[in-house]
Order: sequence, then C-alpha cells, then structure tokens
Amino acid sequence: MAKTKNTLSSPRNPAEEVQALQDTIYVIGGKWKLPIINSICNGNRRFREIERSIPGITRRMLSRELKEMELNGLIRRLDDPDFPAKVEYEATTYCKSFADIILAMIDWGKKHRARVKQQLRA
Amino acid sequence: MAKTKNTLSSPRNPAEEVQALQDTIYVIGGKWKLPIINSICNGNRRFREIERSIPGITRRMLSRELKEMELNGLIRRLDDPDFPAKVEYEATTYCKSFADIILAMIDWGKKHRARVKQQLRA
DNA sequence: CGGTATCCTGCTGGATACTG
DNA sequence: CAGTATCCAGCAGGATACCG
Repeated sequence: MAKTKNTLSSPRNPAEEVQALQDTIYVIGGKWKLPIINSICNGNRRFREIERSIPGITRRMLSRELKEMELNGLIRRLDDPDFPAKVEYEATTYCKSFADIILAMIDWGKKHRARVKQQLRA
Repeated sequence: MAKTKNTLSSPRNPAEEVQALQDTIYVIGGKWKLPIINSICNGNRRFREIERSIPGITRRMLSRELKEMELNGLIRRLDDPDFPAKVEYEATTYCKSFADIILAMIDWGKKHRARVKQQLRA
C-alpha cells in the first residue's frame, strides 16, 4: 500500500534535498553555464556580445556550451538566412528558472568581495 | 577625478555582477563543497555521518574537502584527545552564508525532478 | 572511527589556427 | 560575424588498499 503524504512528519526530507542539490550541481556544473545563462537573461543576444560580457571565456567554450544549451532547451538559436553569420540567442522560460540561484550567487560574490577587502585593511 | 557613486545611473552593474558570479562559482566549484556544507549545516557532525548523508562521495574526497574547508574558515574541526578518532565538525558563520544559494539550488532541483517526471508521463 | 597513500582515468577547458 | 578543428595539459575525482 502506498504511503499517503504525511503532512505532519518531516516537512523537510534531508535525503531528498541532497538529491535535489546534487541534481542541480550536475546540471549547472562547470565554469561557464551560469555566466552564459546570466548573460543571455540580461539581454545579450549576439555571439560576440555574450562573449564580451563574460571575462575569460573562449570562443570554443562559448560555442560548445551554447550548442549544448540549445539541445537542452535552455536557449533558442535564431539564424537569419538573409544575413549569413547573423545569429541571435534568446532565453527560454526554462533558462529563466535559474534566476534565483544566479541572484543568490551574485549576492554572495559581492559580499565576499567586501569581506576580502575588509580583511586586507585590517 | 574619481567618479562619485551615482545613485541614479546603473543601479545594476553587469560587469560587477558577472565578476561576483564567477567568484562564487570558483569558491564553491566542484561536485562536493555544497553538499558538504549543506550536510554540516543540517547538523551532521561526525565524519561517517557526513559521509553517509552524501550519496556517492568517497572518503578520500570528503577528507580532502574537509581539510580545505577548515583552512578556508568554513568549518571548525574539534578533535577529542581523550577518544582518539573521535572528531566533530561544525559550521562557522561563514559556512552558513551559503544558505541562500543552497536553498535556491534545492528548490530548483525539486522542481526539475517534478518537471522530468511530468515529461515521462506525456 | 577517521582518516591517508597510491595509482589512474577522463573530462574540462585552454591555445592556436582556420573557415564561410 | 559566428563559429569549427585540432591538439594538449591539468586536475578533479574514482578505485583500492592500508593505518593508528
């Protein structure tokens, strides 16, 4: 017999939460996915634009990640047939679902900088 | 002359935000740091406890990460001299500063699971 | 229990050059 | 502009065995 949802016991399920956490880490793992998502969500649409908006990224990496992200439904690639080599990328709803994570991370990063700066002055 | 902070223009600074994002990715990079932080913040204190709470992690990895995290001020290691091989770990305030990120990621992971399940039924 | 030592593999990602 | 091709290194991380 299937257990019915018990709303009283364990409002938090640690095992389930680690799982969820590990899934997420798997999906957004690596150095570039989140910065790229962030860039496109910020309105950058052209390859070069995105490239310039992310310090340190190479074309190869950007190219690879964009391809994978398109496959995974994170972005749409719009290729203008009239202008060869005019491509635009746009974020899907799915892509935007990472907003909370990205915001939390930006926030943490800013505070971290402030903290380090403090430390140097001490 | 130094630019004074202009509260009107650019309440958001994209360049600064990518930086912050990349800093954060650097700090919590890899498969294990976040799950370990999460585990310790959830009250797991013993090595084995932490190990058991994180599916897939090996002793070697856990050991290495814990050592690094202690060096970086994320956790305190309490070694009981009376009981050799009785060690406890506890989270520092710094460690807890990752809570928002972790929560956002757990949340995303859960929704992701639900989404995938939906897809399979369709 | 709480680790360390050793060995090994793969994959991420960098450098560089070329293309339609 | 928007990529692709090739080549290569480093290191994260897995397997396994051993230790006080």
